[in-house]
Amino acid sequence: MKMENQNKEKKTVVRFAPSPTGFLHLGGVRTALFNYLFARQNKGKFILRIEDTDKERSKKEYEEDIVSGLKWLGFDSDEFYRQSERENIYKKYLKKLLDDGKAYVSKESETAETGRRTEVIRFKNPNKKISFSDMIRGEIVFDTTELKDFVIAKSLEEPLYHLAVVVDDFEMGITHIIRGEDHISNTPRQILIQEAIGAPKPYYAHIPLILDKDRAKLSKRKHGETVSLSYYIKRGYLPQAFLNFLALLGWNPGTPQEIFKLDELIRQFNIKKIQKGGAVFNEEKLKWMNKEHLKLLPPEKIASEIYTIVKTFYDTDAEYVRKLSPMILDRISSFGDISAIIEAGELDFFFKKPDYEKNSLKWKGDSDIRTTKTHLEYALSLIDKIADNQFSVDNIKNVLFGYAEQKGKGSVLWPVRFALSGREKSPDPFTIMAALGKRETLERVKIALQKIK
RNA sequence: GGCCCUAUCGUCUAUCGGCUAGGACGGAGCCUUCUCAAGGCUCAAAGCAGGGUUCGAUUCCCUGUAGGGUCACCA
Repeated sequence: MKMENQNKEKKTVVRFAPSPTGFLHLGGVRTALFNYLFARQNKGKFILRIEDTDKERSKKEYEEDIVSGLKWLGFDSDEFYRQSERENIYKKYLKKLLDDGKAYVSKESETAETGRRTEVIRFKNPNKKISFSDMIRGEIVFDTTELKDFVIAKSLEEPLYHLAVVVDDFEMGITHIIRGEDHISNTPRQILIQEAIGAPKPYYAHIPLILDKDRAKLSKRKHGETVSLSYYIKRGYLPQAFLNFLALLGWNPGTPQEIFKLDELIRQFNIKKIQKGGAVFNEEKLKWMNKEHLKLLPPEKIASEIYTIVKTFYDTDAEYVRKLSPMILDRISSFGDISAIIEAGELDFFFKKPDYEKNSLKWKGDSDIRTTKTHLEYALSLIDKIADNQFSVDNIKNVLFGYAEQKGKGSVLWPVRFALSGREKSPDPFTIMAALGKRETLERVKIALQKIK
């Protein structure tokens, strides 16, 4: 109750604060997502802050990867900052801390290691018990004594993480800190600094980690590129599906609904219902979810996406691929699968005449290929009677199905389908015929008949 | 190891103390079907253990166990 009253007065401000020392990864995406949903649902601000105080490890290409990843996801930030451009601000606070005697310049014993300073700025630890209420986990208590006088800056110009974070969160008016569970143990240090600079305590929400199959935190070291968002972008997943999947990894609406559009997530998201335990990332479910979102797309959009991929393999035109697209859609769970099925040869016969052994034409239930020949000849005559402009799946089926039922469906349809596709597994013959058109269909059946002689 | 967090089907999860423990993914089977894909139906599959509290615990408390996170002049 108290929380809600305070929120009425203060506009919600959250931030996603990645460090550009690696590509945007799954955990980061989900942290960004929860921050974004929370900001939008509270009509608040979503700030993107690049935490690049570590000059050695921060790289521009990583920052670009993060920014473009967020753009792909559709997370527009209201403000953008780079910590490397705010050193004068940290310096001001550092000086104040020094002047107030809350921090001090510490002479370090000489270590032969390179890069170690002889002087750093340490925070004077008041050695007290710190407690904070986490929106997801409830009360968490720490004794900060064990933290000792921790280092907050290498020098006045070189602040370290804890100092920069606290100063920025204060300066930017962050009301809610939503971040990964791995930051829980950082929280007491940061609260100590907050108290020292007179900053208010924001609300904290530590979200559970995304785990691998072994229930360990996803790491680049162990899993390579599969932890990067770009990997999933490359595999052809839809941003809306990816978001939906990540949102449900650790959160659920309490209803059976699983497929959400972004605006529904914004409306229904409830930070208090976030799970406490870590969740294992399961790509199988992502695939299923992507397919569900695929089916939600307008047919024209699907057709054009499929066309852009198919045309890199075959010399074809958009209109033809459009006819094929419902059939292709049935066989993929992401646009990335299209190349895979093409490479497996599953679509070849739509673009060139098939090559096969004549014996393959014979239905397994028939003993004599002359039966096959008879059926093909009759089918040919039936197909030939259909007018060019009537060559649709339904019409073809109507014309052919009676004969097939009379003579045995397998006995008739298998040879026809094989003559068209040259494959044991393929879409049904009517669909193939309608796609190929009458002329090509007739040609292929005639070729089959020539093979049999 | 210290500190902190967590604990329901293989996985994601529902359950405001009453449960024949529900749903989804994946799996199996069946239906549809010339084959494949898609689709439909059905089934298998879980409360970490031991103590409390309670008429009653998956739900609340304690202990143990297990898993995870974190212990930088990284973030």
